[in-house]
Amino acid sequence: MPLPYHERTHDCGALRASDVGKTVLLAGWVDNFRDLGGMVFVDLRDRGGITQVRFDPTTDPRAHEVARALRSEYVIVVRGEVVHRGDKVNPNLPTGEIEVKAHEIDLLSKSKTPPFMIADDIETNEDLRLENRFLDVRRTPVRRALMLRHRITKTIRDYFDRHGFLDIETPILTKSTPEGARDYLVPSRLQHGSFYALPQSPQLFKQLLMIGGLDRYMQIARCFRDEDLRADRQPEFTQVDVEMAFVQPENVMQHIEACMAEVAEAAVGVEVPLPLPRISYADAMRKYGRDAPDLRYDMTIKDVTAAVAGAEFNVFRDAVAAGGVVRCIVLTGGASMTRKETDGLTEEIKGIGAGGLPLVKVADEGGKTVFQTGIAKFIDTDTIRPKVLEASGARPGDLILFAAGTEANVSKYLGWLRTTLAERRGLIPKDQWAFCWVVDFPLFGYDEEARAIYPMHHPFTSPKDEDLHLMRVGDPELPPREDLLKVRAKAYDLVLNGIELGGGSIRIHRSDVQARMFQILGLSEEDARAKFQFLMEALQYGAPPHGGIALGLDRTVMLFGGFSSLRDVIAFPKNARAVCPLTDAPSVVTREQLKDLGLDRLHE
RNA sequence: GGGGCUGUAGCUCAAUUGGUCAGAGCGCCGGCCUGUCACGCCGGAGGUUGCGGGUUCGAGCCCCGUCAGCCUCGCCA
Repeated sequence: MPLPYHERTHDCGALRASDVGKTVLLAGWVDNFRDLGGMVFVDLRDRGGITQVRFDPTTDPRAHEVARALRSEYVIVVRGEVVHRGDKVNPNLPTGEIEVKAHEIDLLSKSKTPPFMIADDIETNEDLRLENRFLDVRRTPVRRALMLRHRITKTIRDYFDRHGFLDIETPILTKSTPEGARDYLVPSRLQHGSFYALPQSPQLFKQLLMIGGLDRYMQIARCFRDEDLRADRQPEFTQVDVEMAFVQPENVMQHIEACMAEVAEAAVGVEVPLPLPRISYADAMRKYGRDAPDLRYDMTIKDVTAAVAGAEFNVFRDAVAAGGVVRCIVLTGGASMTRKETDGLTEEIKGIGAGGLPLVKVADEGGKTVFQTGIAKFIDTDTIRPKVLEASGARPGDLILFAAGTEANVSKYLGWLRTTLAERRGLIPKDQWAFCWVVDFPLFGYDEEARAIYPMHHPFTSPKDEDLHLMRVGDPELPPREDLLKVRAKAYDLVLNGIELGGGSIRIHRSDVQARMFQILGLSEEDARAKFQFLMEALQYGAPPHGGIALGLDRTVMLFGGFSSLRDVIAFPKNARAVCPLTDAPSVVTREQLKDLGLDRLHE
């Protein structure tokens, strides 16, 4: 009689010494087998873990005979007795105190030899793993990632459910949304020549839900963007999408940080102190050189513009004369860097656009602190040196690295140096979870090349109340550019360990302000209507003040799981060329399919 | 679209300056083995060196092209 595999009593990670004496039914895959000639040991694996099963020819000859023919990844079901291993416990296994003495076994399914070993620590090329993802997910790290992802999404859903948010689905076949990425298009069979777009985000729909009076919305939403990929970018990805009515930024931030604290607790068992620190965009750029600061370590950027005033160093002098700044970071103990190392850094920073890398080493010379090498001959004077030391906080043994020029460039270079040096010199503490909010973003940016004002976030972002006057709503004249660049937005980004988890804003709910916004962006009323017609219309029927946020779920799981690629936390990811190695999508379709859609194959 | 790295057995890799270099470990197959848990021991099979072309007496190695994978800039919140 076949064993009733549908009546499993435990999973393969469940049994402990307290279960000794029980008769159990386990099913799973052969992880490993050791045939000692007489005794056969099988490590049986399922989602729960691994249990050793023993086959003894003297007591169960028939089961033993079947067991001898087992191979890796065969699927079996066994019935037997839980016995204690005595002095043979395996401390490496949670179930290592016991084993199952099998009395009966059924072979349910054979397996070809897998193309790679199903082991935790294999170093196989990722392509092969993705082609055989159904085997890859049998490995503990992959399974652990997917289980963590489930735990996190479940925590998020529970949080929002508890706080009155409605989980509402929005269309996948839709119209292009305002984000700037390329759309994935889906041709219409019923209207040849027309296309749906897959949503880059549910942005407009969630705003409509607020205007519709649903008050609180959330969705774990799939989003699509047809751009080139990176380790942290996939063509389809998942956002935790949230929107609330009658709120200011603080309301949204408080919910999100409370939710993320629960996620951190559930994912890594860490208690995140609330409220999270808030840093203005301007401060983040000035102190950390990035709009997504990594607060796990210090090494902040210091301003030395005043301290180096009067230095006979043209790079500094020209920068200040042009209205720029001189700033630096201090690398503690960096004076031990060799000339080769600092030259290498110089080359690298030139690669991101810097003209060079001015630096000095700080040394102690007979009780006196002095600057050496680099640009020491320009700034190692009794007037400048003390001021630089004071402003930078540098001490003997340190290395001071400078950048001079426009604020934006100086931030870029020093921000790069800060993160690069911290990474390479191991200054980043492990197992820390440094969240922060970056707030007070500029509403507009200016694209030097296109000579155009563009929205930093998206065109529905509300200005801060105290900056609204700068937009001169109602005035036929457009405000000057420098005024516009001063306008701060009701926008906020959530950052974890220097990586942006997501961002959001309070939206414009006044149709006159929204119209002004489009005007400033150079979008004609017709363009705006063509693109966002339904939202423009809706805004005229009593739109409540509303706002929300979108968080990258994949990135969140990646960070909490300690992974370095989004592919590690997605069940069936695409590769760097947006191909699914498992299904081989995208693929060619038949002529008939094209004909139905009114499409012709393009010839290059 | 640009740049970089990689491609040798099922997997991970090695092969000095171009010269018996087609190799190792794991896996796989067969045999032996009653306390293994990375079991052990003995034996065996397995290769279009990504693909195409070129240089050369001779190419895994050099050159050109091409394909694929990864990283990255552009692009993209």
